[in-house]
Amino acid sequence: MLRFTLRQLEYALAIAEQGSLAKAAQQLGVAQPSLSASLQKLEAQLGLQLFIRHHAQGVSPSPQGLRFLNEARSLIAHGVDFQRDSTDAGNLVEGELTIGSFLSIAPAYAPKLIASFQKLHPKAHIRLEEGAQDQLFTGLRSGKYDLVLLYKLDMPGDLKVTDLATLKPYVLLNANHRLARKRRISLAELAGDPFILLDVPPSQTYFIRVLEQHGITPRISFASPSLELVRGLVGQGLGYSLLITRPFGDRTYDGEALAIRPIAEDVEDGIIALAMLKTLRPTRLISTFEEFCVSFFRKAHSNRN
Amino acid sequence: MLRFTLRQLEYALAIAEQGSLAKAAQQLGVAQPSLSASLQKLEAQLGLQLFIRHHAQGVSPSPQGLRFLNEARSLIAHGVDFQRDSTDAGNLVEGELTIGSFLSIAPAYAPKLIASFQKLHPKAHIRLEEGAQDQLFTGLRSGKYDLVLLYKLDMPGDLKVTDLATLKPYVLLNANHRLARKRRISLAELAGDPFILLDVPPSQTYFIRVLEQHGITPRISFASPSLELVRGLVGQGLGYSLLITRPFGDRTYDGEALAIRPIAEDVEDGIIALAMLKTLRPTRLISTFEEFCVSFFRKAHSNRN
DNA sequence: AAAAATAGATAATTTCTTTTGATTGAATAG
DNA sequence: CTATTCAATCAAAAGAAATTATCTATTTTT
Repeated sequence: MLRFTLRQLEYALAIAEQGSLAKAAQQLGVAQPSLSASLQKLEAQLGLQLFIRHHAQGVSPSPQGLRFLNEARSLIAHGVDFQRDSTDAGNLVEGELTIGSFLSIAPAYAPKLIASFQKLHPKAHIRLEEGAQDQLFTGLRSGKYDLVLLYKLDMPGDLKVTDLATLKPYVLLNANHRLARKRRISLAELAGDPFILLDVPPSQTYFIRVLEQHGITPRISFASPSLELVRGLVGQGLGYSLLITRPFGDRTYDGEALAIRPIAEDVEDGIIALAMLKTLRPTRLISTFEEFCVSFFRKAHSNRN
Repeated sequence: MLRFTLRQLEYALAIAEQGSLAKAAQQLGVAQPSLSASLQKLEAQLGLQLFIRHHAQGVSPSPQGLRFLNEARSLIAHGVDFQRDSTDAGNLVEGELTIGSFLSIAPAYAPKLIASFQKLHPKAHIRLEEGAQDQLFTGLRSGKYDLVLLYKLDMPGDLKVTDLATLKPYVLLNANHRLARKRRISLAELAGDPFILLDVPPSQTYFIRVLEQHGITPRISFASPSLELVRGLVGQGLGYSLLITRPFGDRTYDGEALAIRPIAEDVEDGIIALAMLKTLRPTRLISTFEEFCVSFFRKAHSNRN
């Protein structure tokens, strides 16, 4: 436990600067006895006499005091820097921001989002991490992430959620599928087909729920957490899939052609959202990024869909 | 004026370390509500939420808090270093010590004195400055010197004086002077001779007082503040002198032979002393040096005299 | 599902520190 | 020798920090 306070040091430095308790008191806007008491206490705590008192002529630092004051000055300077950084941290759009992103959202949106934010706020540095939904939740709660970007599904109550975009799920077919030539595809017509599930929570349950809401119990032929694997399986004609994320292009990794078609029925939307802890007061940087995301997705959305 | 206290930072760091207010309170030996209050106040003052509260599961730093705590740790470390240095400064025989020495004493004693002290206390660094008596006094009062080494003459009342050595003044004659062959010389016999005065305060008045105490009003033919010049003038047979300082050897700079003889009469001693401000509490280093001087001169004195 | 345990927040009280205004005392300057 | 300067001291008041006891929201256990 430290035996002196920053205030004591500030007072001692003011006294040294002014060469007088009375003048230092004026400068600091306190009464002179405060300084007298503070100085005496500091000297007692250190066991070191810092100033020589000249009756009716102020004070001057002792040789020991001079050495002490030089170091004290450096400590106070450190404190001032620290304070500036700390208060800036809450009020400026600067510093680090760590966001967690749902796996399949990250590659589709994060690069452009981060790049354009950094262009606007060059002093902000954004770190990105990908994760499954529950990893994002625990990351938020443990202080790993400031914000997370995810699908608004099964959201716990301790998070504040901001909707960013509404996406319609689509049907993914092999280009040679019997329905591939239709502009829009009814889920009912697919009912008997084998279903290839993107098996990542919470998407997993979402896709099944969409089907069930239209009276379909899917015959799941494959389930994989990898989007590209799902596309590959569909490409090989092993079944159809439902997806939300839309990678650019209509070819699989192994070159098979895919058909991406809207769903004829009215289905539950997938919502991309930004979430943060309700209990965590956002810094200026956090709020700014949040607002930026909203407008970013508004623009992006009007171009697509 | 800084908006946080070192204590607040120490508390925050303990909370971070323990991940719990309750445990941190135990570690610090204070009650838990103290930490709760201190932390809330700190967060309010910074406008920054440092910790995320998990009900019934302690707290964890927010991303902003983590950054803050890292910097806080460095500030506290700086403070700890500073405290160690400062308290050591009063209690260890280490650090700087600035001493002022009367001009003619410095070359005769200071080198050996300082060298042997530094051998004993290698971490102590001693700075030496020479000066006339009144410069030494003002130097002490202004905090320039910790200690001064001088002749105990006309000492002001605000100094604490420690006697180091008692020196008898001696008569300095040209080797061809009519009295040069005597072992000891009576001031009465020199009464008519021209007197060459070492004109440095306070020696100046001391030598004249010694003569006047034996009923002699000296005929001052020359007065110089330079010891070597006085020796040179005596060497040229231009008069006799009284001195206390004894440079090694009996030749002047220009090679003339000198006779150094004790005074037959009983005269007022010259006293070499160490002085410091009565009002300045000595550090360990100062006291140690003071004691060292006493024993140093006791030894040196028993060899000479 | 209910009870016990955990951990932070709050409230009221007490203790400790700091600040203040007024005064005193020492020392210098005119 | 008087007036002034300036730090120290004192008593009183204000402010800050700590304490005990209690409360509330969660978790964990049963």
